[in-house]
Order: sequence, then structure tokens, then C-alpha cells
Amino acid sequence: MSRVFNDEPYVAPAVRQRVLDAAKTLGYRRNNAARALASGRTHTIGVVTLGTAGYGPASLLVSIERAVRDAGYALRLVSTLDADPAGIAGGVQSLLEQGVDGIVISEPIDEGAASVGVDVPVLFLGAPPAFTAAQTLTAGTGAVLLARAATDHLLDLGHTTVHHIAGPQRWYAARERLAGWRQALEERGRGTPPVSYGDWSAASGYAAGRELARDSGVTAVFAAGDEMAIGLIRALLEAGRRVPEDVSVIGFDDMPVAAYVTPPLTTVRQPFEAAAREGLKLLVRAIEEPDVDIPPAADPPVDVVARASTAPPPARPQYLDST
Amino acid sequence: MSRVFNDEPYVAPAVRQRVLDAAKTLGYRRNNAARALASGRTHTIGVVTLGTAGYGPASLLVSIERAVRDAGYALRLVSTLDADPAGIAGGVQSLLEQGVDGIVISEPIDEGAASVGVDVPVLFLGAPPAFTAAQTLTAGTGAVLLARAATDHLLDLGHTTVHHIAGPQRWYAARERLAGWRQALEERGRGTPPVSYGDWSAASGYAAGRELARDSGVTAVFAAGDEMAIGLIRALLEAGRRVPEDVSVIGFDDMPVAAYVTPPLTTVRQPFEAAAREGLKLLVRAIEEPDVDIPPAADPPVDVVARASTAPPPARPQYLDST
DNA sequence: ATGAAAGCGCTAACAC
DNA sequence: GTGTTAGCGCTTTCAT
Repeated sequence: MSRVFNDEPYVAPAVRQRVLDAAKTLGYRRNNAARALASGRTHTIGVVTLGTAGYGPASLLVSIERAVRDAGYALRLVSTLDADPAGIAGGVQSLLEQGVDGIVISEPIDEGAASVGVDVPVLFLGAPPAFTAAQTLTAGTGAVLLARAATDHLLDLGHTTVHHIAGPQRWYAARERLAGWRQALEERGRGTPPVSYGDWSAASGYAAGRELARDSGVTAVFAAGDEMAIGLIRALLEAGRRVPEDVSVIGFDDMPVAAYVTPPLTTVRQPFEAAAREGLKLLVRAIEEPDVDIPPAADPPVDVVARASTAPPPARPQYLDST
Repeated sequence: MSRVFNDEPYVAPAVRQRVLDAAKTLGYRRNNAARALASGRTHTIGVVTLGTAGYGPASLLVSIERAVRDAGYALRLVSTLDADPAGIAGGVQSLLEQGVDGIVISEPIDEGAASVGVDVPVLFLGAPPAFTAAQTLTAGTGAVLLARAATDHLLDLGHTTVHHIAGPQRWYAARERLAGWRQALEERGRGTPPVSYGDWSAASGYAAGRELARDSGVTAVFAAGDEMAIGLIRALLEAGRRVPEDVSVIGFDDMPVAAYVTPPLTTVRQPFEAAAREGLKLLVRAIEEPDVDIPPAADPPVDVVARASTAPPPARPQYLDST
């Protein structure tokens, strides 16, 4: 009887035991499809993610999986090949058909809102709501704060300015980091030098680095991702500029190899775990108590990991400076 | 009417159109739970994966997701916190309850078989079957061959022997690489030097590297993973041994940053995409044609990516060698 | 070629 | 507290 399996009250221990025994001997396994059909609830959360194995997205996914499981839900996954509104709308659509009680959009893209008729709550992780649903929640990784902290770290070391290699601007995450960098600079009344743009890859960091290496006025660079930072460092080294003696580099993510590249990379750690956990808490509340209003999650703490790729600027007489 | 949505024959175009129109205006969305309940098929494949964001597992997952989607199935995901037989049995169990038509075990652990009553076909990706199910399939990445190729690359360069930093031996993948390394050495009648063991992390590669750096007889090392290779190189560099002039290092995986670390890492590329695609083809066949027998997938091609971390051994007079 | 009807295995609501 | 029953929205089979 269902009352036993659903842990409902008012069941005599004797009866419960009898049912359990029978179930075991019969090899009974509850059928979720029937449950879902009868109750209208699937106990499943759908996740729309990016189809890439990058460290950031992959870590977030792992954290989400854990959070979903801890919340007692099962997980359906769809990933979008191309991170455009149509793609994510398609993903949401397919999740809805499969049947989910809530959706997590872990695809920090934000260009034009895709509209779908969504009747379950949706959590946007690391991006503002891109469409409206029954209820939209948000939780972030505090990227603006982290980017400010990264820039401040370099400024505090004595650099007069900090250059930035940004991520692709259709990524909300990239724009947040850019904003944080700009804030830090403006707060101290420094102008913002021209920005280089990459696509998160080490190759793009390398390309940007070749340009930057030519400008001897560059003494500090904040790369919006560790991979780009690693590519950047390689370009700098090849151009004969030492890191950190001539140029300081700070990354973003703290991927596992960051501590072991040469030189070990200073970076800021992304609080994936915390963001996923907080976000899911909201989502589950929205699912289980549809009425209450839910505030956005607070930003997680900032964690700058200082290693060997950053140092004070070279003491260099003014008249030696080019441009 | 269901005949329309299931693309069945014998439906007059007029009727089909009428139904489609009605569905659209009513905002009809088909309910999968009901479908599953009535048909006994969920059109969903369950994946058991490792709860880590490492490049290898993450890439495999991405490839699996794509293959599952291309096959027209939805995807349920469970990950195991701890990669032990009980964990994977639990994952399988929960997938079975949720309802899946087939299961992919992407958890290349192999220590003791966990037994569960599994009545759907199971694909073991990168590992031999760890338990018996209705039907078990396997597909691999050809790790033995890849490891042999990596070792041969070093031997062909003129190194008299090749040291190995292996992964944790409860990973089948780690044992395969070890076997490939050994094969290559024995094939040329070379003995196998003592093996160092790591845990895939750069930190463990670094630790192993500190030992290896002490032995001046070490001129070539094959690390079972790129991250370990990166840690190893760092340890070598810190010990004053140049790479590749004094010691050559080859990794395994070809993670995206490998080309940009210093020196750029020679490595072998893992054919995740191909393995996932081939494996899923088998799984889908097993689901849709339960009777036919299915052979294991063929190993994908080998791809050694030669970069700057490998070179011929230093020409060094015999009498300068310490043991 | 198409309508009608009987379940699939559960939950929820109702009796007792 | 516990047994009973009517659907949930489909697929499948049987009539037509």
C-alpha cells in the first residue's frame, strides 16, 4: 500500500512491516511513471547546461547534481550545442515534455529572451532571468565582487593600471567580470585601458597576449578565466616578458592545474558549490511551497588565491617607458 | 489522437492536419509519464557518472549527452560521490526506479562486482562489465593502445627506458595505461622501471616528480594524465631539471590547456566522442532489438600530439651517470 | 483508415 | 487507522 512507501502517518507498525516484507519477497520496485501520472509531480529537476567540458561549466554541473540529489530529487539533463536563446528554449521545452518539477538554467548566456510557456519554477544560475516562468529564481557566484577583488589585488601590489582580457560578451558571466574590473579601476580614479576579448580558450588568451606583450606599459593583466590566463602567460613568455617580474597575471576560476603551471597562477576561486547549493534551496522551496515569495540568494564569499604569477610592478624609470 | 504524434502510417493527411491544429490552439503538450506508464518504455537513458569535474570524466559526459540526444533519448543523470561498487549499485538502483530503457556506466572503476537485478541493457564505457544485466555492452577508448603509442613515442626518440606515473589502480583506465606502457617496453626487451602512483591530480604528479627528479637516470616519463604531467613538469623544473632537454614528459588526455603550458605538453588525445558514439549505438540497438547479439565496439584510432615537452635524451657520457 | 474502450500502476479522496 | 475506488493521459487492441 502506498501509505507505507510514502512514509505517511497513521500506519500501524505491524501493517507497515507486513507490507515491506511482501514487497521484498515479490521484488517490488515502485514505478515512477505511474506515480508521476497520478500525482502530477515527478520529483525530478531538469537542468539545461552548456555542451562543453570547460572547467567552469563542468564544475557547476557537478555541484548541481549533488545539490539536486541532496534535495531528494532526480535529475534530467539536456545540453545545448549552441548557446543561443532558441537552443535553451528548446532544452526547456524538452524538459517540460519529459516532465520535471523545476528547472535549472546553468547557461550563463543572455542575449534576447526566449519565451516558452513554463509552468514550473526556474532557477537561473549565474545569470539574470532570461524569460518569465511560473516563478523565476536567481543565484550567482558573485562574479562582480570576485572580479573587483582580482583587480584590487593587482592595484594593491602597486600597479598603476590593470589590463583585462574579457570573455565573450554574450556570456553574462563575462560581462559581470568586466564590470567588476571597471568598478575597481574607477573607484580609484584610474582610467580603463582598452579591453581585449577572448572566448575562454587558452588559444584566445594567447592571441590577446601577443598584442599585450608589445605594449611595455602593460604591467598587470586580469584574465577572465584561468585558461585564458595560461595562454596569456605563454604569449608573454615567448615575447621575452617575464611573469611576474615584468608582467603580473591573475586568472579567474582556480582550476586544479592553476597551482602547477609555471609560474603558479594567482587567481580567484569560483564558489560553484555554494552557488548551486543556495540556488537549489530556493528552487526546492519554490516547488514545495508555491505561494511564498523567495528572495535572491546572497553572494558567496570572495576568495583570492595568491600564487606566483603576481608581484609588484617593475621599478622602471619613466623615460624608459614607451607609450 | 496518438496515431498522429507517433508518426504512424494509415493516417489521412486531412485528419493529421486537423489534429495538429487542435493541439496547437489548445497548447497541448504530451505527457511522458502517461506514455511511459502505458507503453512500458520511457525513452530515457540513465547515466551513472563520477562526481568530479576532471577533464576526462567531464568530456565523456558531454559526449554521452550528445550521443544520447542524437539517438533520440532523454537523459537521467546520477553521480556517485564515492566510486565504489556500492555507490554505483545505488546509482543503478535509483535509475531503475526512475525508469530508464538503458543504462550507461561511465565510471571506470572495477573493484568487485556489485549485483543488482537489472532488467535493461547496460553499457560499460571504458571498463569491463562490473555486473551482469539483461545485456551488457562495452565500448572503450583504446587506452592500452594509446599508452603503448605514448611510450613508443619516447622510445623512438632514443630513450633507453621510460618511467611511468600511473593513476590509482582501482581505476580500470589506470590499469590499462599501465599495461600499455609495460607492453611497449617489453616488446623491445626493456625492463620496466619501478612505477610511481598518483591520483590523477597535478598535486600527485608533483609529488611523484620530486622523487623522479632525484634520479638522474630518468630521462623520459609517461604520465597517465595531463594534470599529473603538469605537476610532474613543475617538480622537475623546481629541481633544476630542464624539460625536455634533461627529461622528456608525455601526458595523456590532451586537455585544452596542454598546448599552452610551459613547455607545451606532448600527449595523446582521448577519443571520448568516438567512444561515446559507438557505445551508444550498441546500447540503442540492444534496447530496440533485444534479441540480436551485439559485439563490443572496435577501438578508436590513436592520436599522439607531439609538442615541446619531449625530445631525444641528453647525450651524456656514461661515467657521469649516477645509478 | 478511424473511433471506442480497456488498462498501465499509482495517488488521493472517500468510506468505514 | 485501514480497505476501497476513481481517475491521471496515454498506448494498444478491437470494432468498424
